Amino acid sequence: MPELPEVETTRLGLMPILGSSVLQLAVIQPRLRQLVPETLRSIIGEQLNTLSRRGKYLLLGTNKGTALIHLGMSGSLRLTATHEPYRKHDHVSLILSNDYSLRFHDPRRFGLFLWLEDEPLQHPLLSSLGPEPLTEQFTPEHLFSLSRKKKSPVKSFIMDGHIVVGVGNIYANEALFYAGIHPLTPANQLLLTDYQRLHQHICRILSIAIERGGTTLRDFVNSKGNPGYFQQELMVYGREAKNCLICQHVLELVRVNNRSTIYCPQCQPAFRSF
DNA sequence: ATGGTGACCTGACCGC
DNA sequence: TGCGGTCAGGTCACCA
Repeated sequence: MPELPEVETTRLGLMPILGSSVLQLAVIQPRLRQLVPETLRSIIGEQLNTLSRRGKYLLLGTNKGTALIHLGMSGSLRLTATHEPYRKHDHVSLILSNDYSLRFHDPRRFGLFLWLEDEPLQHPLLSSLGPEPLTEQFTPEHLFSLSRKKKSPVKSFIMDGHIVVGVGNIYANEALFYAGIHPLTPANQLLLTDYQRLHQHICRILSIAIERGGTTLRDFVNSKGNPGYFQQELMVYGREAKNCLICQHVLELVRVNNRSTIYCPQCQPAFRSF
């Protein structure tokens, strides 16, 4: 489910929990990619001081440690009234001092809910991540220089969290379309000017998607249970066999790293040999 | 080192 | 109505 804009939307909606304390912890269903109920108990009694984001990870900070949360493909965090019954696939509930509960819900269980006592950014899951796309650490030159030895498709390249974080399947498709780059182009065949366009559109699309509250295709909801609206502006994702909104050519589908990839053969020509 | 594939899960949808 | 197949917003371990 969530790419960077959806995680950021979730984070912004949860800011009201800051300053409250965790009265109780309920681990309803611990089976996730990673969740250790025993260590998580350390959060009980702690005040929630900070809520930050690194890539698609959320970091809920206290004086004693940090809860590291990833929503996987289908996860969501919601603020509910404490007396509200659990829903199927609720995994964790933090009962807060302000009469609300923070519920972690994840049907596919690819998410993660961990307690870290050490510096969270040093954790192996975070320490090798690439730059945040909406910071000055992320530049066209960064993409260009890291791509010189990469023969893999440019779409895989920009979706690799070690290159840049937060660009998932939807926004990779969209950015490549706007940049006029065929998704299968080997990353090392693109020029600096190509990466300048790609960089510009990655930043622009992610920013707009955050403004729209993210993209809801099936089940993304923000912390209040409401959908996002960026899906109304998608140019290629989910539009296989429909007409390109720019040139009317039929959009085509190809699988890149087992992920559906939609592109316009006319706007994103395969002009180099591959 | 790099790149491709399968694995992890459940639910929705489609065709028969 | 039910069954089997396919697909889904992410990431990682494992191979060649």
